[in-house]
Amino acid sequence: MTEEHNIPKVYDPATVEKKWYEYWEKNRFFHAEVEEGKKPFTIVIPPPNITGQLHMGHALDNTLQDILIRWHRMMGDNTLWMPGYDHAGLATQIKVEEELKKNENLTRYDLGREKFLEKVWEWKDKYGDHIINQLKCLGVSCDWERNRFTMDEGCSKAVREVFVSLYEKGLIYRGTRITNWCVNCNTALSDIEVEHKDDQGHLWHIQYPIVGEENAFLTIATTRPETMLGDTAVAVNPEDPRYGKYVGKTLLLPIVNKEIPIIADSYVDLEFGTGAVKITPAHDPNDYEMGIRHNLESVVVIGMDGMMTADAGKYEGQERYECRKNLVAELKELGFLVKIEDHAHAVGHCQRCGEVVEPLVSTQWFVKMDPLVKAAVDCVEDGRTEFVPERFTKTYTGWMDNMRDWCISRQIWWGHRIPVWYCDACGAEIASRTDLDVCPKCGGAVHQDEDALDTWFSSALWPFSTMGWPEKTDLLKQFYPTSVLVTGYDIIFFWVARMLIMGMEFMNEIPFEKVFIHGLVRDEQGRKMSKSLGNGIDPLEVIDQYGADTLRFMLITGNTPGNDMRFYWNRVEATRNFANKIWNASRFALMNLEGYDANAARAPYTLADKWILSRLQDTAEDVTKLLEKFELGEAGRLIYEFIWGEVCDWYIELAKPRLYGREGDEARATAQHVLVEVLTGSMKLLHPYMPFITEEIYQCLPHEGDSIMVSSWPKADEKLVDKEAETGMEAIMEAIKAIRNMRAEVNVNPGKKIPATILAVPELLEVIKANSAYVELLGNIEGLEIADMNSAKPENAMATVNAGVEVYLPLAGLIDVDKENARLNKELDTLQKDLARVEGKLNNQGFLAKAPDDVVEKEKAKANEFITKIKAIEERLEYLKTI
RNA sequence: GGGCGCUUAGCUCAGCUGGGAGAGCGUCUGCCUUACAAGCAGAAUGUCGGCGGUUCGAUCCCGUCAGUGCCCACCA
Repeated sequence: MTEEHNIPKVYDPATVEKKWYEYWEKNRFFHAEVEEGKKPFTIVIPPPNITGQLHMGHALDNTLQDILIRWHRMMGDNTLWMPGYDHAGLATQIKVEEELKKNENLTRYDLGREKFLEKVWEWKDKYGDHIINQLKCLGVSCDWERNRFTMDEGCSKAVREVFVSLYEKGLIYRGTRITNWCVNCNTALSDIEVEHKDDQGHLWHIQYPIVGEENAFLTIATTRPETMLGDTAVAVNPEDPRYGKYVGKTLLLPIVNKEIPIIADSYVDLEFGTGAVKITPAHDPNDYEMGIRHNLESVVVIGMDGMMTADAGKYEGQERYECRKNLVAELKELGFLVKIEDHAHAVGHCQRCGEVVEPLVSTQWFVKMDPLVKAAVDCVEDGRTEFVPERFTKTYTGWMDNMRDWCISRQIWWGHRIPVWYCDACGAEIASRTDLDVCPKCGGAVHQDEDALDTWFSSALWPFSTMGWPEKTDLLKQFYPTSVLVTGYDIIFFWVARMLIMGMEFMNEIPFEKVFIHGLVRDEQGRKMSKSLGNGIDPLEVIDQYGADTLRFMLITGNTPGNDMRFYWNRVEATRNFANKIWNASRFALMNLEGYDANAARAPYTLADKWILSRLQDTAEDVTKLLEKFELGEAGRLIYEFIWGEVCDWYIELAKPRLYGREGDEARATAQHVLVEVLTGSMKLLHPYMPFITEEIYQCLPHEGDSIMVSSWPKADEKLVDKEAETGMEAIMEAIKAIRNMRAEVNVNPGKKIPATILAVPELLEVIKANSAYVELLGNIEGLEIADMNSAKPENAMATVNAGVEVYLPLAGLIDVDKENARLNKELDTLQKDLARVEGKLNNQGFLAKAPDDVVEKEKAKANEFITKIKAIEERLEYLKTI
């Protein structure tokens, strides 16, 4: 007995996974070099944050990429998966600030810019690789030798080039306007960094006295009463019959006691509120616009820190919501408050910290989007870049259609500093590709802009900055545009759109051919996994307990592209069982491959051999087609069903007698050969999904080459496709199932051998006769009679009628007549219904005239089948009466 | 206010060019059969959300309604 017999019954992923990952890395299987003329396949990783901890979203995203990458590598493409991580400006800065506060009780301002940045780089060195090590546990085959960082020298150079270039084209400009401001993070935000949540708020109705009229008021309605301190007008719609007469008059702003004009503007909705709107140009985007249109004064009453300013009068120094409360109380006391209505409305919150965003006026840098959008939309609309699933195209184009300029400056330190210098002497503003010491115009002293760029600015360049742009590198030449971008629908706007924009602008070429969008991984109750809820499941925990293969396969199967999925532990277990099943099948193979010689003389293929080899070809073809369509889940299901439902449940069982040597050496050699072929093919198909266990098994089986991951992808071999064998085998399997079914029905001891009779139509008679051993083996039959369908039917027997095959078990003493009657009647009932439906079709002239011939033929065949079965069952029922 | 999903077996979900409803888990029955009890063999369970339409034929296409979820949006 050899050592194979000691292979554990339960698969232990831990040791296996570590071993093979090291092996792969050592052999540089992940690495891609430029090879002219070779077909490229490229993916750039969505760079995880250096603040990161691997979560389920990463696990899903990277598994999807790895499946595509491994599949293409096996197909022989020059496959590059470009990895890297993202500096994640604001997110990382916040983390480091928190740490600083905790450890040293200091703020970044205490430290100063330079010292603080040193701290962040320390953080990056310490934690940057953390997430990458976690990704490695997942088994991803990234080209780690090319690992990039958004703030490394090359990427920074690209950022600088893009900024200055856009500046020179007039597409980046500096402007003072109202933007989203987080009073907590103390920085401006872009529109998409503001999350709108429905808040249950109020509509306060406040009356403003009309100047020069006794007891005359205009009542306005507002959701933000505290901003009234900065009101500089009240607007009504010019068409509003209620208020037309007031336009041009003035109101006395309560509490502030300042006169403000009543103006007319068609923006005002007659239906909403009272139809009169207070205008606060400094604190509301619409009011800001209106302020410009009507040349209104802008009074800032809320500061950048969220506290009321000196212009808020006696409310100075109060926090904005504190002020609201106090102000409303005062208005009420003074009799200006008319009423308070409940009012649900969307309120913007900072994506990062959750604080309510304050629209405030400040000077920021913007990218002018209009001129950039067209190319990025065109390439998607004309199909050069395709979204998968297709429906996300609309999400993308819809968003691009009405986009406002992108605010790219952040009042943070960690990130790419804005490459603009201001001359202290002549006031020049210079965007420069190189750092400046003196003003190129006047030689005066310069100082650099204090702000840093939005993190997404550098991410937008990722597909080409990682390949060496702005240099014209060989890498770019071979691997750009990339083949697929894999990411969640939640960052289509943040990232995908901007990469398309920058790619089209700077490469004059799409950044990727496909955008493969996936959904979110939710918890068992369908909730988003989040830190605050504490419902997140750590992928590493799953890997530790069940192995990466299991996690990967579980995440990919049982869901549809683009849809959210739920994480279920029982699905993890089910998948673990699959891995274990594979493990045991290969254990079985190894035990029975003892003495296997690939060159030994072999007996001809048996029916089971031909069938399983044919099914392997079918499966390879189907799986490949599904992968081409990004139907990874369906492809995975097919592989699962083939391995478990066909190889394990049937082929291995049928091959046992030969493998055990009961039919001679040549027969054994053939069974061994087929088993190796089928297992090897199965492992290859499964490898992209479950890289570790498939490698382990591949290495144990007779094989060529150094690794399954660089072996060739199975391609359907026409010579092995054998539909006749499939048909014959199916009939036999049906017969066996019928026998098992009847045995179970009457509780025949599974271990007991019983006789049986099979009657078959001429087309199937030979194949069944030739393979009666299969029926005897798997039906546990002794004394099997096989005869033509027209032969006398056995008496005293249970019967099952299949298409072309009738199976009889002479179980006279065991049959419970009542139960058997019920069973047959039930079957008869469904058959009669089936027949009625089919006959309905066949009697329908429309059907006969319009349905395709093959469909009509199929229906006719069905009808015959049903009729035959019904007849047989009716005979049985007649017969039962005689017992 | 727009846009996009989802509604299929007790639960979670597949079902992709319209032609006899599936899986996993759970439940029930029988098996420690020499690869696997994390297993084997078998069973039960569905007006495929409602209503219309197109079609010879609809879980699938169209319309509509109802639930439900998400995204976008400057009506205070």
